[in-house]
Amino acid sequence: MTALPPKKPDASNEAVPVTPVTKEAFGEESKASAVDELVDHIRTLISEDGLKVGDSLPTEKELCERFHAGRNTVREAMRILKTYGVVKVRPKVGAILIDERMARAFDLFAFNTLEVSRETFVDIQGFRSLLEVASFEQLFDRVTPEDIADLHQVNEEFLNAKTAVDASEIDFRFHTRLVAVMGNKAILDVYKIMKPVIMKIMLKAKTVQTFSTVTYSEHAEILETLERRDRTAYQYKMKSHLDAGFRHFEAVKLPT
Amino acid sequence: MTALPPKKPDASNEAVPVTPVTKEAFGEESKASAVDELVDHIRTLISEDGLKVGDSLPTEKELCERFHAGRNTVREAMRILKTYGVVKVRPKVGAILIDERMARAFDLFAFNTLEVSRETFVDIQGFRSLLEVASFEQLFDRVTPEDIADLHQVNEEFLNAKTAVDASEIDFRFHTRLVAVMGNKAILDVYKIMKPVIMKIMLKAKTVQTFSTVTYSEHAEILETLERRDRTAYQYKMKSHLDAGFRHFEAVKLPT
DNA sequence: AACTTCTATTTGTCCAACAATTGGGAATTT
DNA sequence: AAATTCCCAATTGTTGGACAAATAGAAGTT
Repeated sequence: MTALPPKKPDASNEAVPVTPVTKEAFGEESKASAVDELVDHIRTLISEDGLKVGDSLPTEKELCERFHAGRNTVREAMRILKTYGVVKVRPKVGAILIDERMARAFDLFAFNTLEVSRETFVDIQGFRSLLEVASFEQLFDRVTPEDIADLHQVNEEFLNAKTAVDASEIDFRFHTRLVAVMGNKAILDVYKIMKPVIMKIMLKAKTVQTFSTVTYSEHAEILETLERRDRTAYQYKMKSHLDAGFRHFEAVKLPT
Repeated sequence: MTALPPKKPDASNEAVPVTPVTKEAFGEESKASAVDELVDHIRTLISEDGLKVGDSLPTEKELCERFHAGRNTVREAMRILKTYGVVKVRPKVGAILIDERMARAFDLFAFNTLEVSRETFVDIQGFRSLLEVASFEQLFDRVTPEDIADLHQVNEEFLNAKTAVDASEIDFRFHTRLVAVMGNKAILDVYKIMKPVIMKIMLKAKTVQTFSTVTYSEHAEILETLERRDRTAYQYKMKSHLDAGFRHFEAVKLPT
């Protein structure tokens, strides 16, 4: 039992995962490594035992025995979960469940080592166009005077912005508040996840002066179309607003 | 050189990282583990060498020697980078830089396999409406005969579906293929992440007979509007298609 | 030149050992 | 008895070594 031969990658004896979600979610490749399988096993374990935030996972040794895996394999699987922000490991006490996934999503793009690729940029702007332009029907259906007042208030904050980072933060808050008008939490969550990339796009394209002049007035014009209930004008203004950032990005960067 | 004592966690001899970002990003504790330090080292390496997407990293052995770390430590560090979607490792060829951070960011949500609440259902269907109905402009701009042929082929698979699970799988594939027409990887990633919830919605509302009759013909009608380039009809048909599931859901379930 | 086979390199997994950390119990003190 | 201190054992962190699996590139064959 203790000294199994290194073969037998089929751990089909115990706790077969109900759905190998990792495989599909991580890529279209078919072969799952032992580590990925183990991640699925642990997820199944969490799910089946109904473990919640604050509960503890089995120790490394127990996981080794339960799933017939080497300790390094277990460690690499736990490292994935740690990177996901799902568990927190402390020596001696073991691994306890946490939920810091949102923070980790932001960490991903604190990885300034890598420039945001051009494909990602185009995709994100296209996504934003869908969420902020093509959604005009739902937007105009639900927008209230309070929403518009809030948006004006956020926009006014541009005048107090001192750095470009401050300004881009306000810029993002403006657009987030706009998306929030739709009252769709799923959409809002996705938008929040994209924050780091959107912020990068905003920062790259603009200086603080640009923010307090061009961006400020463009936002004001967009709000005006909302107040006038002019859907056509809204689409035009918002599309131009987003495309402006796009043109600037394209002109400035990407020697590739 | 080869047999260093396990001590000396200060690898201050070579390639000191410019900024230990990992420490801040990973938690407020001060002590950085060897793995975290190694991640910083590799990031510094990427940054200083100006490596871009497509370039390769040194092999594990080289990283071991360069940073005086054990191979398992190197592997755990690489596992973090893999989980971040920053590198892709293939046996023999080594690690090459990629940028799939956006997909990984969305992956974080894949851990939610909870019960579908009514709010979630409404939000997801609203999201789908945005992605599949309001997107008609981009959709009609980009759709090709190959896309339509593919969609027909997927839809025909309904006739071979034996179980409701099979059918809902095909149903999801149809809509995924449709969303893929837009050619936006970020949108496609989000749609894939929503798969578990969407599948639940589909399964809850329909039986296998419903799939092979109503759903099949509705899909066919939608494809027809795409072929005719009739945008108005497309919007109407697709909206009805999605709303149909909504009405059924509302009538059948949710004792909450 | 194209194809097949072989080889060497690299990653994937496992094992064993030791260091570092720390929770909890034992011993001591008050 | 209660509080404190000290020690031990369990657990994670790191390292090194071994072998399996995969594969890019070289060598050989047709």
